[in-house]
Amino acid sequence: MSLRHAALGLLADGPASGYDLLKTFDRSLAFIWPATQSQLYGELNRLADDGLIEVSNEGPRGRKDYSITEQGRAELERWITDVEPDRIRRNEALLRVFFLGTVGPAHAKAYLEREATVHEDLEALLQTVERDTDWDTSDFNRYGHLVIESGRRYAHGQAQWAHWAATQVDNLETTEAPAQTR
Amino acid sequence: MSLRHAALGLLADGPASGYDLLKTFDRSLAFIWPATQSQLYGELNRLADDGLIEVSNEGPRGRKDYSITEQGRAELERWITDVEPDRIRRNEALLRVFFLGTVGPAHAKAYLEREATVHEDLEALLQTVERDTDWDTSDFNRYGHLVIESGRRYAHGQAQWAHWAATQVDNLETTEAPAQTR
DNA sequence: ATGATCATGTAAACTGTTACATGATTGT
DNA sequence: ACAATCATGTAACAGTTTACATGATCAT
Repeated sequence: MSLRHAALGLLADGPASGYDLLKTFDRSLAFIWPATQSQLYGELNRLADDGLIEVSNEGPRGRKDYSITEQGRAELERWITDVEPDRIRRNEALLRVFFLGTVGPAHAKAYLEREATVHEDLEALLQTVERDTDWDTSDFNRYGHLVIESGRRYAHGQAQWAHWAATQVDNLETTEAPAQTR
Repeated sequence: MSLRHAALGLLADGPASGYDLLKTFDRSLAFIWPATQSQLYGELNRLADDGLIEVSNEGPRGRKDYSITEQGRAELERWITDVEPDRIRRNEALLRVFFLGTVGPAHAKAYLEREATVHEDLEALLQTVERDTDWDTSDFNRYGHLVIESGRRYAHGQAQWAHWAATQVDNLETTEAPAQTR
């Protein structure tokens, strides 16, 4: 139920409509917690039903600005300080690495070098974002900057790892056990 | 649909039952692609229906050993070499960092130091696994070793980041804009 | 007037989690 | 005999994605 708290967290920084939040999601939370329009609108209605946010303004085209309530603020704080984060991490790109033995050394190396490139590109992108953003405009942005830095380091580390892993492939394949038992 | 290919990939290394695969999941893929018993048994039946695996042996207690078929091997290779991996990464612990401005500097620092500890513990665990495992027994293990190394580096990097981020909190909070507009 | 953008919603399909259910076999 | 483990399956629920649907308002 993290989307719920993500929306709550964004509204803690100031009132916004679903449409606004969606853009914020795409700009800032997208790499950490993507959300679709469909999902977000549904969650906002549920949050409002539960009294954690409320419609503070209605605008043209059916626009609804939501504000966080006291109850919502309390719930957000509780979530951050008292609830142990879910540590589940799914990574499809790494999952494939387990199975690189089935495609042969050339494909395996190509796969790993591609991973290196992808992460180098990501690092470059995050560096640009880091440089071109004014981080000192809100708590959300100030702390968001820390998250971007985490991502940058991650991308850098993965790229380095992938290059290294590619050099290991020949080792792995020549060390291969004499007869495959299957 | 990665669970499907994860199961296929494990069976590429040799025949196994759902029960066996579940143990392998828990031991090796758990941190990258966790699966529940319920999910796995269902997927195996679907894979068999689609001809990507087949029941190669039936044992006591209704045990069914599955083997990968030629068609299954082809699909696995196609997936690894031709299908661009899904890059979606969800990370609840990092999501919370965006919202640390709402809980005050003391809680924020405590949160980040706890993240550091969690990742140091993870690094230590992976180091132990790395040391105590005989990696040279199958392609799956050899390439799995590369994944463990990736995880170890990740854990190390995240721990370092978290310590650094904790030192930044006071900076962020003192730089705070004069009057919060809300 | 009309195309772009703003703005929200619903339905179906799919994926993943939790809980329940059942029973066979093995080791002590 | 009985506890532990082996072994598979189903059902209900929660979360996510994709596609469809609708219409208002704004700028040119």
